Amino acid sequence: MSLEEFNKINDERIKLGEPEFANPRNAAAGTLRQLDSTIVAKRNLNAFLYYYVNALGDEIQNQYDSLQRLEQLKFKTNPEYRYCSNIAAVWAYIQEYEPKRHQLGYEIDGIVIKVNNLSLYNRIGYTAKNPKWAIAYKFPAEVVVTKLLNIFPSVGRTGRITYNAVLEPVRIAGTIVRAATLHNADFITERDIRIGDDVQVKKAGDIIPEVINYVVERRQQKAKKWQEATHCPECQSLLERVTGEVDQYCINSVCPKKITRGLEHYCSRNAMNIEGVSEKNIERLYK
DNA sequence: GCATCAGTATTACGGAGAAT
DNA sequence: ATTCTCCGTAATACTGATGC
Repeated sequence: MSLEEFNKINDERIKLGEPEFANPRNAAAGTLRQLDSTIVAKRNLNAFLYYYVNALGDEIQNQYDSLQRLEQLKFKTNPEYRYCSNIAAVWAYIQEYEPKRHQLGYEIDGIVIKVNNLSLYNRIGYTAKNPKWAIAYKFPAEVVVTKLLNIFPSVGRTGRITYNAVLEPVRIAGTIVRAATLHNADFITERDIRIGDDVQVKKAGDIIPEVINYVVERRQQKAKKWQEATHCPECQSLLERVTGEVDQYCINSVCPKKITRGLEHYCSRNAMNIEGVSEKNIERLYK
């Protein structure tokens, strides 16, 4: 969704008294979830094509030529692509491109670098999630300072304890962030993060809010050292931590939170509603 | 035998539309 | 008006495989 389109839609939504969209990314994601295609059509979504599936079958040997072929076929491609003969050229391109980022008319978070020679793709291969012949360079994320209001532990279905940060709400990269993960007790104590601190926060990959560290110059004298939880926040049973391991666990097998989290997991894994879980399976999960 | 890589599980977030 | 659910995506921990 271009910034022009995004602003146009929001102007209209203001006129109609509707809440504004927060950012183009989520507005586009929401548009794709619309069941009414006439609304989707009005939103003017757009796309560049980057990958020509049948390139080798069409006797195209490399990525650069496949983009040119897509253009011949009248598909929209990104006019900014460039061939780089080595990594130094790639780096120079990134340096040159970054200042132009805000003149593009649409938001980007980085640049994709691809191997040009298509016949190498199979040899280079894939991990479970990603091709190994392409990688994204991500621009540094926006860092914002806000106040850490509280730290509280939560317990998941396995009993693992995760610590969460409650933050003074702050706008980062187009969303209001109120909370962020602090992972585990070691993460917090290693950085000596304390409640009441001003902390640096960013969104990893422009999505996941993350506390980076506290701001040393703004530490208050009265700020007390943070203490890790000793008992489960749900059932108050004593937490266990295996020597040499990082995570604390609630080992109470009938901890209510563990059971409900377990049910949630079971349901989402099997794409069912809570109501659809049979009594037998609930018993099994309970055990 | 150690270091690194890869894969999986878990947990996490906010915004969006849909459902209640 | 509120709650539910989906979506995309990252960090961390741990385990097993692979490479040197």
